[in-house]
Amino acid sequence: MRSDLDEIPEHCTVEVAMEILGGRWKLAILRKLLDRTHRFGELMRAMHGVTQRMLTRQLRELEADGLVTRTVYREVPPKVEYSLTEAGRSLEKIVLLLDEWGEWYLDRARRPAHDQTGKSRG
Amino acid sequence: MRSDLDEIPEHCTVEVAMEILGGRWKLAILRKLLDRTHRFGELMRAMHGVTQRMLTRQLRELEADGLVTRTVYREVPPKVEYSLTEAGRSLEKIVLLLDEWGEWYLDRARRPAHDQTGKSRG
DNA sequence: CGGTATCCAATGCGATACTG
DNA sequence: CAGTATCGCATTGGATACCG
Repeated sequence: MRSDLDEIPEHCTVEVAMEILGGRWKLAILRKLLDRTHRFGELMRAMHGVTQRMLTRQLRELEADGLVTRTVYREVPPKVEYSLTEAGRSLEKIVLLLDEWGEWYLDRARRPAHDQTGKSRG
Repeated sequence: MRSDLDEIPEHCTVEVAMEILGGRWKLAILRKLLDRTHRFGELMRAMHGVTQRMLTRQLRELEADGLVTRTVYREVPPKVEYSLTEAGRSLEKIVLLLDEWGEWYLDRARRPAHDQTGKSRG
């Protein structure tokens, strides 16, 4: 799925971004990690609704795509920390804008739709 | 799919954005429409690889989400134009940033990986 | 604590054929 | 030209159980 990035033509590089960020929990993970490094369990609790399997898979994909670093501490009990790579951090602006937009959209969708032709946000 | 936006908790509004923008062709469509209004066939040719069915579906979803306007001209041969609503245009910055990021990422992934924090993908 | 393995449901998405 | 209908495969994601 992510192995044929080289074949994606120049005129749709947004798709490249979506290939990588399109997973259900990926943006939420990145947003969490923007604040600070998190342990697996912290992310688990923070995302509410994600399963272990899915969180693991999404984290592994982000790691494979070079956006997230996985650090294993061989102690008892085990401890694994996730943080952003430089590439991951390069998404900060986008992630925050998306978050902001989602909030705006939600708020807008909840209104009575009397003023929805005119947007009122910077 | 998009009907339960109200139940998405506050702490992950990025997910709201992804619910709406997550489709395979949606960002590419929005990027095209940022430039100007396009006819169905124009989009079809511009996206290279999309099927009529998928393009139709993605456009209808964008329309349902209030990001795209569909204008039908009852003439022969038929003509349908798609353009952005204000809500759609409010995504301009994000779409352009994503496009830019995808380009940067692609270029980075193609380099010899001498300076990459994350792993290279061949 | 932080995973894997296995099974299963939903749906995203593509191919093809047909239509006003 | 701009769709719709039908089919079917591949991927995504969830539930549950077990493991180092």
